[in-house]
Amino acid sequence: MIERRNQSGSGLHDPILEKLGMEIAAGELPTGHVLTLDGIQERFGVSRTVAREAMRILESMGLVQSRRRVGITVRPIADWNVFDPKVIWWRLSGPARGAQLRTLTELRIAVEPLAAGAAARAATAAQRSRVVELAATLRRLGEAAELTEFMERDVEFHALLLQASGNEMFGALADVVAAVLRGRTQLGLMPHKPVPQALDLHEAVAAAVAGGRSAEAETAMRALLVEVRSAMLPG
Amino acid sequence: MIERRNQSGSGLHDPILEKLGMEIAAGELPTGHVLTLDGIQERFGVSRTVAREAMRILESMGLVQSRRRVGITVRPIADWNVFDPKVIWWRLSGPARGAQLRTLTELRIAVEPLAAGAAARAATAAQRSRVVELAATLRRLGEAAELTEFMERDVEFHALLLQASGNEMFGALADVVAAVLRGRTQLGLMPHKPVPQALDLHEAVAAAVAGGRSAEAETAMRALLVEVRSAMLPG
DNA sequence: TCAACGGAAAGGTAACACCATTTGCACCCT
DNA sequence: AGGGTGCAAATGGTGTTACCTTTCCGTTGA
Repeated sequence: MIERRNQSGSGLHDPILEKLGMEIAAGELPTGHVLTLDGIQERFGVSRTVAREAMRILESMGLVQSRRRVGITVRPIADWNVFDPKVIWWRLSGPARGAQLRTLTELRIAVEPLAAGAAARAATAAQRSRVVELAATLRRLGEAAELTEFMERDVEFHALLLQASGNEMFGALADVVAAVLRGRTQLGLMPHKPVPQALDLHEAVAAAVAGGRSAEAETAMRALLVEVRSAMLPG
Repeated sequence: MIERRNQSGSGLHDPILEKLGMEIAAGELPTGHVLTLDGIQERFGVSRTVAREAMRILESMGLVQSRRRVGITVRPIADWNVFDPKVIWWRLSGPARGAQLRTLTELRIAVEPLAAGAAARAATAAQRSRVVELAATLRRLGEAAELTEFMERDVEFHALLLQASGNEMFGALADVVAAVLRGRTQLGLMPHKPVPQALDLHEAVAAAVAGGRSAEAETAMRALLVEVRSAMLPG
């Protein structure tokens, strides 16, 4: 399982939100499908209040629309908040997983190079030294083919740079990138052993960030991600 | 007013969601501040159910966390779903407007060039001709200094390319970019008359997309956005 | 120092009145 | 006969109230 880092307060609506969200994201409840509160109550054995609250959340994410007399209608994907971590998670968990990984990878290629460049300008001293340290660790783990541990450090590496960018919208993508990295290894889209070039590029990014060389950090990160994508495509 | 294109079902929680969301986004309710359902009920004169539903939505956006015996606590911005259109809207409406415009502009620089490149590969024939048409219209309106109409066509131009990219995550940013463009003119961050270079670049992007020249579309769009940012920064 | 306890506040259930919208049917005019 | 108009009933979300349960924070007392 991909780790679930949501706070999820164990509430009663959480399971039903999860189930309905997944079914919608998976397309099992297609656009235009109509649910009713009564149906939800009965299906999950909960009170109306709970059913309503779950539905409200779904509605605020754009997955459904609630209208009087007609019920709760599933909306087309164009209306979804596709940046909502829950929605991303649901799509990653369902049959659209491959497509979601592809769109997320494109997003990474767009954002992470700029984030790395910004981090080279904005990172704290602690962050700069940590990123260098992480790159060295990745080198060691990669050459030892310690895949799981490598992935966890890689998650930390990318999250650190996104958060050090000083742009909270970039920082908010850290969890999403973590999900992508974990999902990718889980899907077997990783090479059996990280290619040396990737290790070089991690180190190049780290060195550029540590040295405050913004443009260099950006291009190195871009090269790294393009390499990642090319490794994903053919399978 | 920046146009509000939310569906906002006129419900009774919508006003209270709006008010609380704005107050949190504005920092009037600082991180750690504690609300109670009773307080919300009383303040807005609504029943417990309505207060709870509004709170649930806020919670699903990461703005607050609800805990028994403690109340409803405002969470730090790092936990917010800063890509949620409502959150973006609230931040744009409050004192953080300038900061939000800056982070959004960085996001645009990250995403729109890649989206334009993807659009050059994926756009339909209708979209290709429309983008060329829009660029010509922008030229005409820009030279005539028809600022309002120019902005509306500009919104359409950028939205079209984001949606034509074939990546629904990029497409979902269309509304956000629209808000940025409208907010920017409203803030007076636009030159009195669009600079000729910007008009040239719009046409260059359009021609490259229409001709399927992906790399060219990408670099032209990047140049356009960098120009936009430099126009915003000094004032 | 730590365990027990009281109470505050959210979590959840149930029953109800209300209201908007749709559906369908009756009616009337052409 | 056909079709539009309008009334009425069914349906399903919206909002309110009352009440009980569960969780933990803070205090108190051994």
